[in-house]
Amino acid sequence: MNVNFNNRDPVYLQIVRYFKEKIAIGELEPGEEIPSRRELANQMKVNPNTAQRAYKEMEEQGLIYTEKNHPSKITTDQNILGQVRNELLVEAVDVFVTSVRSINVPVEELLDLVRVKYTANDDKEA
Amino acid sequence: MNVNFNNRDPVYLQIVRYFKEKIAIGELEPGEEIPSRRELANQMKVNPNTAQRAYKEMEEQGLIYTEKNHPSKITTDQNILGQVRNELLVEAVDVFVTSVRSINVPVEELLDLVRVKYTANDDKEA
DNA sequence: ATAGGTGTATTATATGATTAATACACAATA
DNA sequence: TATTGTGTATTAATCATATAATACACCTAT
Repeated sequence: MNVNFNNRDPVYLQIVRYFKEKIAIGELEPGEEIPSRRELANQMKVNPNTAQRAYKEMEEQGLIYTEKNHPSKITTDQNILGQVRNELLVEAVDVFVTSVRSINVPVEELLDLVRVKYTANDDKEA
Repeated sequence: MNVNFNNRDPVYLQIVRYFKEKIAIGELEPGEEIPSRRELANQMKVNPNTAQRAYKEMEEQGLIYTEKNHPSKITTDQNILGQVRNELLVEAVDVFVTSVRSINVPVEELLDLVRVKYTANDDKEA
């Protein structure tokens, strides 16, 4: 469980993001139990309250659910789970396009840049 | 001079960004005078110190230069000016690819999403 | 029953970044 | 010369975030 926190975004949101990524790629399955607040705080070297805040956020978004005295679990709602990947994607594309539109770049140049950068490290994973 | 500030990023950096965009698309030319700190602060409804900090940042990056008792001017260094567009582009692509890589998206799906989103509002500008 | 593990809630403190409030030196000009 | 407009510097205040310190209710298993 290695997360690279940046200093800009709130840690608790980065934790939420971390779980969303795991969900998006199917590494976390419906109903699967996740670490308790205190345990996660230990693993991530973070204050328990920060972990709690992250989980609270996830609970409000319907990503996890909690039964009395048990660590939270990933939701079984396929509807929500299915949307996570798309949400992350759309959001990223949105931010990107917005930030780049003000520069008036030809589409093809833009797509080339993305393709090159994105496929640059394919040898590592292949 | 309408800038839409977001709440996440420091205002002074958003101002720097604003000028970089203008430079990137050639709307600000070499040697061109830009508003004084106080004037900019007025226009953007921002504290003069925030304007000052933005200008200081730009000065350190070599984007502008300042002569005694005169408003700063855009650098005439074509080298620096030429890099601005590329810097903005590369940075945006970098952030995008990084944020999206953890989701394992096929390249073509990704490029399609970008293309669609990017060309969506072409009718507005055409 | 008691010790330890859950989640949850409240309050206080620390910290760092950002913004704000002032003040200063200088030059031009009315 | 006195006012106004430059850039610059220093210090204070603000704000969001993160952390910390506790406390509580609940359950399980020793």
